Amino acid sequence: MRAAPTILHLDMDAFFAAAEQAAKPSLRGKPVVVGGLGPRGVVATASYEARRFGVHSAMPTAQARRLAPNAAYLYPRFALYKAVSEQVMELLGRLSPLVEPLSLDEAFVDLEAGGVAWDSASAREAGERLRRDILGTTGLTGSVGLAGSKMLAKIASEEAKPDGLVLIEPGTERELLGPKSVRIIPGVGPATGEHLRRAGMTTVADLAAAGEDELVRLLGRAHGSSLHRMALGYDDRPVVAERDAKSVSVEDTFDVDLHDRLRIRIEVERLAERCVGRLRASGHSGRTIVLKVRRFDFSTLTRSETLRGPTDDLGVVREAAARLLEGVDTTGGVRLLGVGVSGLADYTQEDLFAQAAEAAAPDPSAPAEEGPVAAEPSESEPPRERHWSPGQDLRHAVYGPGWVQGSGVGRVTVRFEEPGSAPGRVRTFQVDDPDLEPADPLPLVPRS
DNA sequence: TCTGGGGTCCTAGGACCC
DNA sequence: TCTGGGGTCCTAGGACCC
Repeated sequence: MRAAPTILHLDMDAFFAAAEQAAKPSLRGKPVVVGGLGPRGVVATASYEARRFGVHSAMPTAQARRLAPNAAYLYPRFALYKAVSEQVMELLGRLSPLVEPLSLDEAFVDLEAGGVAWDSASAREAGERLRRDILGTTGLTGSVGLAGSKMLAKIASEEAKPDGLVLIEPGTERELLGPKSVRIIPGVGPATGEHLRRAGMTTVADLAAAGEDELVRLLGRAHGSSLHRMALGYDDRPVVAERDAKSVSVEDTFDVDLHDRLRIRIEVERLAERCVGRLRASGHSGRTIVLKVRRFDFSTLTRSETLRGPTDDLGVVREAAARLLEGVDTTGGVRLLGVGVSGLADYTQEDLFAQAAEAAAPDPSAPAEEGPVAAEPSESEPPRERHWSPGQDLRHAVYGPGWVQGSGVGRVTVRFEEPGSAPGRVRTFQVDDPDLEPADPLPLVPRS
């Protein structure tokens, strides 16, 4: 807990939805929901206009559609969000070498380490300047929290939302936090909140009064003692710039439960391929292979296997995942499958252990070549109709850049507009119109 | 129309070793 | 033969975050 509020937490406002509104002038001021649009999709981000209808993150999209039937429903475009995120992180990097990203839209910055702030006035000045720079560079708003610790800075940015700045003066934290709900403390979720409520603790002051032993007895060693410290406003965690990845994983929820064992095996193979692709792209190899299965009733299980050494070999990962699947009962149906690799090595090595493991595995290549792949029906499907998803960028040979507003029955509806333009008009085409081409996202703010 | 996808950290029990 | 702790690794599950 430092004496000056020089830890900054930045949180972009309704990030995905705001980026879509910036990219699509006709959506500004309108309810926008970004997330999964399939039968089992959930909301990733709702714009503030959509939140007024009760829509929020993690809500099933079907429920959101009931609450806000007239909102725009868009698939996430991670390439766009990543590009904007890089612009924002670059601005943070100008403030300090100590920047700790938590996600695409959130980060801690140690202003003192950057020499840009040393007291409340200079910290507030740096925070306000940052907000102006972010708006100027990306066209989006972000909220800033400033405090003497990470936890308080995060709480402050939450209080600042949307489009604001809150500074917690060191010394005032206990009176500020005391009356608030335990749920404002990061790390206290629904389960812990309920646990504490049943023990008669609902406010932060209750936690502080409870004493460490009581909280440890209730919640376990690590959680209990860290919660006690947090409740007293005690948080010495440093801002850490580089953190090594610990695992890589991919998973799919299927629109309809899978029952066919063969199909399930094929999907696990595909997931293993995607997982290894990501693993290799990140320059890692790993020792532990994890298979995740969510059944029809939402019960979830994982099975894992640790190799003698790290691998980034597709065959090794695929075979391990297949072996793990053999031990799982899938009767009744499967709604989600996932494959992950953990125990990452910080470098990729030509590794003899994994090759030995592969050689030792029973008939390593056979299952991949046989039945499953050959019998996979999608390989023999007729060429598929071109697919346009809501929100997707495209370009028309005559009308220029636009985005997919909707599609169905062989047609696609396109709105022709771009970040700098006035709201555009809508035209409808055949989905296979040769004048239409998928396009990359345009920058939200024109480069000068 | 019930409940995504990508992560992190913690706990607890058993195996195994000293 | 009986009875020990402590440490590490592995596996499985759960809470939480964005």
